[in-house]
Amino acid sequence: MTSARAAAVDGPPNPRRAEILAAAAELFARRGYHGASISDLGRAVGLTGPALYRHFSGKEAVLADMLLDISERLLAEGVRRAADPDPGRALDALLRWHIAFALDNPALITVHERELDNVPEPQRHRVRRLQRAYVEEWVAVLRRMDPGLPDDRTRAAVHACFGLLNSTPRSAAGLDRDAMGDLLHIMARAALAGLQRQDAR
Amino acid sequence: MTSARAAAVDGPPNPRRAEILAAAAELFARRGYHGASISDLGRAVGLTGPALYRHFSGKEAVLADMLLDISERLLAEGVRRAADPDPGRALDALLRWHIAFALDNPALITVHERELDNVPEPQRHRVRRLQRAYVEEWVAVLRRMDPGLPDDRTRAAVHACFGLLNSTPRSAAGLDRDAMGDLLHIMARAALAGLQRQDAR
DNA sequence: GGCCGATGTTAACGGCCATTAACAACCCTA
DNA sequence: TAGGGTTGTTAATGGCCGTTAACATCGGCC
Repeated sequence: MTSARAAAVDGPPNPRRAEILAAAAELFARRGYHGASISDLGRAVGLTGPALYRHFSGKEAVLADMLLDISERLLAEGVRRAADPDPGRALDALLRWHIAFALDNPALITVHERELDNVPEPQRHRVRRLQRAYVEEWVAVLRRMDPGLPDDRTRAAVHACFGLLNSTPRSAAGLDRDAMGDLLHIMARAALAGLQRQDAR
Repeated sequence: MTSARAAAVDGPPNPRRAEILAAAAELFARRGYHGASISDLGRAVGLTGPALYRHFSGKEAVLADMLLDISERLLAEGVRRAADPDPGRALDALLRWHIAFALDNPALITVHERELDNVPEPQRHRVRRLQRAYVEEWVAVLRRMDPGLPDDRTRAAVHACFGLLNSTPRSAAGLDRDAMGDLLHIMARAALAGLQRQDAR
């Protein structure tokens, strides 16, 4: 059994795997899953295409691993920030964390947003569940802030908020990281506050 | 010379071309440009793959035509709404139009947002210019509302606002069209107002 | 010091894709 | 009614892609 099976288990942290995943995220974000070949992924880390099969069972496994990792990180950190007993502070913590993640990992955010359909079925379901759970963390915090918010409306608002926060990879304006982070924080808070004000009527 | 050259000129409105473009938008949005084959596009309108070459010079031309058309429509309608002498009403008109377009054409919005890199070079530049001009319409309206807003910050805010408005294709929540439109309008206005309040300090 | 697992390489495969060629039916017009 | 442009079809071509096979290198361990 080759070490490619390590893709399925949690072995010791493999630096080569991490390197490949980082390069693949960049390529998948820029050219799309189908637009980046195995050869491209290999070349990005100084290898030939077939060498990747020593670390992953195939191209789909690279994407699946990537999306599972992101979704798990988002949910774990989301749960942590949402735990603040003051829902206003919880929301701020969620915003701060998500914005920092998006600013620091634009490629991961892009792939996470676009490429779920290319994940093969056993794992796609897991990613979807993780993504949904992350959204529900936000929904729960907003409902603690205003128990009168209807669920479907709140969920739609959270999705819209993510659209705003995740626009970072596409904008890349002349603002530095901190200024951009502040701007996104202010706009997102205002958007969600506007939602509550509207619905409290 | 076959009628495929009609792709380059503005002939009489060709229903077959429009039908192909609509189906292609759906496929490009769902599977990405590289994930949808010429055969897929043909089959979606009841034709075989090679039949498409009677209407477009190639796959890239389909995408280029699509993006040029969207960009031109967005800019033309944007200019129209931005012309209102009252900047507050102009912004509302821009929001209403953009939201209606996004709700009615989620596939077009998605492709417009993601696939510019796959447009071949002569036309990619034109699309980029049109997109930039559309953004500048919004920036100009916001600057009329608050002349103190710095340009780069305003441009970044407009991009973030588009991220919010264009999230529609990904959310598809249990809300009906009008409720979703109202929600997006309220959130976007609040986000942009928050920006101004912050910057007026 | 010889083996062996880990990690590479190049060569070969089958498949799908975009595109072109060759041919057929249809409609309009002379 | 003959002819030609329009719009289809199927067959063929050449290229790239994901994957596998076969072989090389190298470092640690009995």
